[in-house]
Amino acid sequence: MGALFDMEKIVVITGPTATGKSRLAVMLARQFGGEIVSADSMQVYRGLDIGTAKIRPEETLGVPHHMLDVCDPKQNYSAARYVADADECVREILSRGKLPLVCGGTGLYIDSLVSGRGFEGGEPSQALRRELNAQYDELGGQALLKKLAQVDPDRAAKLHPSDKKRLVRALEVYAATGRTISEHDALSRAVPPRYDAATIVLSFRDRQKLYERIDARVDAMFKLGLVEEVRALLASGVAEASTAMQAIGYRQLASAFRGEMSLNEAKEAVKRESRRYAKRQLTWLRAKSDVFWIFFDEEPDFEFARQVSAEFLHSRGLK
RNA sequence: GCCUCUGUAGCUCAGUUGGUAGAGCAGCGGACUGAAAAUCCGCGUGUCGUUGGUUCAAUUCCGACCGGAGGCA
Repeated sequence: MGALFDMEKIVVITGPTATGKSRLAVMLARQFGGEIVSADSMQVYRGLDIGTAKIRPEETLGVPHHMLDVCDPKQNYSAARYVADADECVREILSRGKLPLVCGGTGLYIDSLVSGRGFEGGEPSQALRRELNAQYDELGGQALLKKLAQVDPDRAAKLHPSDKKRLVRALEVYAATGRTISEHDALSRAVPPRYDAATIVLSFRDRQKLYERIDARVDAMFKLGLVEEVRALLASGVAEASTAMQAIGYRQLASAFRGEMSLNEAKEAVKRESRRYAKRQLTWLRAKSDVFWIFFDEEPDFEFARQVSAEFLHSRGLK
């Protein structure tokens, strides 16, 4: 029966940065009568526009976009909030008989939304997290890993002592809920996915071409005023340690403002970090099965992409 | 033109008193369940400029040639 049959269909458009996801999404939304739900961990912040390559109003061609500018950059957004907020958007779009197209490059957000993954344990306590981070700095990763091994040997075996974030998170979940993160993971994995997602991945046949595009786009961002955008955010009181300021482009410029490098060095660093980011996205996506890859050769051929995407979506029962 | 220095990984360079070589950066592969544009793990990818010679053996020594830098009138 049918969970599969009852599951509502959505479209996911993803791929490494600078491949033209946003534009393809708009084209498909127009063709299929859809609306776009962004899946980007940095485009949720207001004021991060140039550096996140956020779509400009005139580029939306009237297609409604959701999950952009939903958070003040002084606050820290999270995957859990994304699932809650984005799912509401998806349901609302479906309820109006329209097709939700989830578009973005944040793999964790997409997977969590599609799977309907719950992040147990309530809102994480900042105090607890600070305490665990302090413990890590004081006692070292080995010591914390041993501590974790006592309650959750499975998780401990998978973590490297240097992986501070995951180590702290695993201990935090246990401390906050009394249950191990392994148990939470197993439970969430047992839940069937919430949506039937037809997933399109945009990429380039030749990685060098992608890198050239990334480099060119970073140059363009600087010409469009990225330096001023970052300066304005900092001037408005956004902390350098905030999540928004960890975004590629923003972090490097903040470092340059501190005098740690020249603006030109920062620009080169932004290019390099963007390339590495794209590479990590590809690693993430390559591990996925049941996704439809579209490879560009030289320049993105959007008409070609639209056409093969439409065929793919038809084959998945969308019209 | 002559003299000196120099040519080793994609880049900058180290090194082998003759036994086919190693750092940093770049790059490549991977992981990822409430920070994810974050965080973490792993991996040298090489006609040692070319060509002769000496030698059991040459990236290393010698010669010539080619390229680069500097000096000399």
